[in-house]
Amino acid sequence: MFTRATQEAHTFIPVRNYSLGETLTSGQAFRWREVDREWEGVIGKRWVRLSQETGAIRAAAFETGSVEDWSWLKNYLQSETDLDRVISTFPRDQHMRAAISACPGLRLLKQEPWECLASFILSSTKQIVQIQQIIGLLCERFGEPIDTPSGRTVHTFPSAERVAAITEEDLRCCKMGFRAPYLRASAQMIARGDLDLSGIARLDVENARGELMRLPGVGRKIADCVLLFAYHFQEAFPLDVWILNAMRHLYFARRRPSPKGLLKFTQTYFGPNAGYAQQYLFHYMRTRIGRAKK
DNA sequence: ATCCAGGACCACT
DNA sequence: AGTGGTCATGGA
Repeated sequence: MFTRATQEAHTFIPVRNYSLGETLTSGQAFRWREVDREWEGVIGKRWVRLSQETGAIRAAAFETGSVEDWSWLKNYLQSETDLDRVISTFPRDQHMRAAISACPGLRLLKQEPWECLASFILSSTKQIVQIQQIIGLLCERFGEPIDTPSGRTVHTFPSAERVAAITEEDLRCCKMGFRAPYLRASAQMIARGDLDLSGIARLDVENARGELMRLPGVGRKIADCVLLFAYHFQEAFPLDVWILNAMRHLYFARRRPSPKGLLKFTQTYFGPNAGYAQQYLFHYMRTRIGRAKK
């Protein structure tokens, strides 16, 4: 009986103006961890290690068979997106300028829809470190094990079918609290085929958002996260507490426009890549401004 | 100890 | 169409 060798494959992905660190810590993906100046994570069924070089990202993947086609990784990293062209569409006010210069090379990843959706269902009123912890527990307990070169075992993100079969009690053991029934019921709708995640890519943004919001635990904000981070609807603009405070603080100097009014403002003001601009503001506020909000 | 976190949902006006 | 309370858990 032959077992196909599991082996580590390497490549260099040429990049320009790309910061792995800013990108992987900006609150869009939650499974990356920094180990000795390298980044380790799981994409689909592959364990991956990335590191920043000048002009390239060095990548190692660990899987059965040989790896010759790296398009799955380039697609995830969006390494071929012309970031300068995206940024050129941002408004040129002082706050955007500050955010852009504070987070050079920050990118939007292109994530798998189910993992992205489930992750953000688990994100509500949680800090990013806690979201990472919850997702880590969920994967460790219910994902499929993957070998790594170091001998450490990591796990895939459990599929919708798998999550649908987990009891609410077992989900709550992953510390997700009141989000457990939301995650479970959403997984069941997807597993049953009541909602087709792959079909959402073909819809216009309003219908795509409407589809996602049929899922329990998915409102406007989480839907916009999935629209932006998994489907790349560039006009999706996740309006969370950080962005809300940023907008009020930076653009509306303590007048207090309603969230609805703010959303309308963002759609015209931030241009065709509003969601991308939002990610810069979010990361900028969260890492550089910190408590200076309000 | 008190407040708050990449919210959604329900019951109220 | 807009408010307020509630949900679970752990940082700050």
